[in-house]
Amino acid sequence: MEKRYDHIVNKYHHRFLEERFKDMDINRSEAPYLKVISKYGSIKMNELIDKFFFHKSHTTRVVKSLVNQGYILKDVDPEDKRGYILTITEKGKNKASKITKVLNDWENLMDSFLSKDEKEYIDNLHKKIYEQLRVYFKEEKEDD
Amino acid sequence: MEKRYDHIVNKYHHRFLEERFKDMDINRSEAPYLKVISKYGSIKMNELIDKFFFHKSHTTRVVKSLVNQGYILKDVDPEDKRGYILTITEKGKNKASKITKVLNDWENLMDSFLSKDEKEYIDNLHKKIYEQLRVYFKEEKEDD
DNA sequence: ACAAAATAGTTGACAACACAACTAAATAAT
DNA sequence: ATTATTTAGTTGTGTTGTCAACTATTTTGT
Repeated sequence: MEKRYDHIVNKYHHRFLEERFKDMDINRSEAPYLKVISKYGSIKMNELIDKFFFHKSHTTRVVKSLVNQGYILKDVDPEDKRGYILTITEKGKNKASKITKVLNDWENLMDSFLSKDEKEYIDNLHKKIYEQLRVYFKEEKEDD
Repeated sequence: MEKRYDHIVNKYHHRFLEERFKDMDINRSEAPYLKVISKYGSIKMNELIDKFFFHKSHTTRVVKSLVNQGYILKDVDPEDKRGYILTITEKGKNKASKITKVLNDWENLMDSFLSKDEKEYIDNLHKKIYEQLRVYFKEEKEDD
């Protein structure tokens, strides 16, 4: 069997989000970023990058798109002119609350599929694998 | 925390394979296909598509590339002229055996991270989620 | 026998990333 | 104080994959 269940679950996850976000003027890739920015109200770009496990070049483009759509503002950090400070707008705050609902819907769906114990167990195993992979790839980066 | 361990593990998996395949004249996306074709020696294209959970358009392009690289042959199926029969070449057979080693290396690495029980458990949970997702998305497609 | 539906595969367009190479600013080392 | 290094972010380019719409056969229903 060449079907990997973990990949398939991942794919369904994407499909779920894409369907829900389709008519919401937001993309699956942007949504979690907007949620985090909204949560903090205002956040430095490098901090935002650290909150995800995506490449910073990806973040650059997501942020640019969020600015273009008027969901956030991006200003040079006066204390370190290499960096930027991202701030949620009213429009962004509004969108973020809808995003949160969709993201919760997925979590609730997962909750309905697995017991709490199973969910915890699987997450712990993923984390366990992750931590050993980080060593294997000799990455020293810390968790937050 | 916005870091999803399952996604991260997946990403490391990709990184692992890409590193190993880098100088092997094969891509991560093509490798498992070549392995399967080699395993069967000869296989109908629609059967190949069914062995994976990827879209058939993806398979089309992978197959085209494998043909271009001389790893497989692609002939019209004389019994159903819509379809094709894919056949491994000597060059392909050779490559496939190297691919299998790399794929096994990953499995062995995972084995070294988790106990056999944990591995089985996690795979069962993934499968359980998958089966319920399939119902949720009202997909009737069978497993093989 | 023939129209309608199903099946096999292809193509074009695009999303979601990664990586390498770059600029600009800040920090550290001599 | 200058040079060298590190850090923040950007840009170009490539890979992996999806979906919708298409052509060409084959199968089914009447």
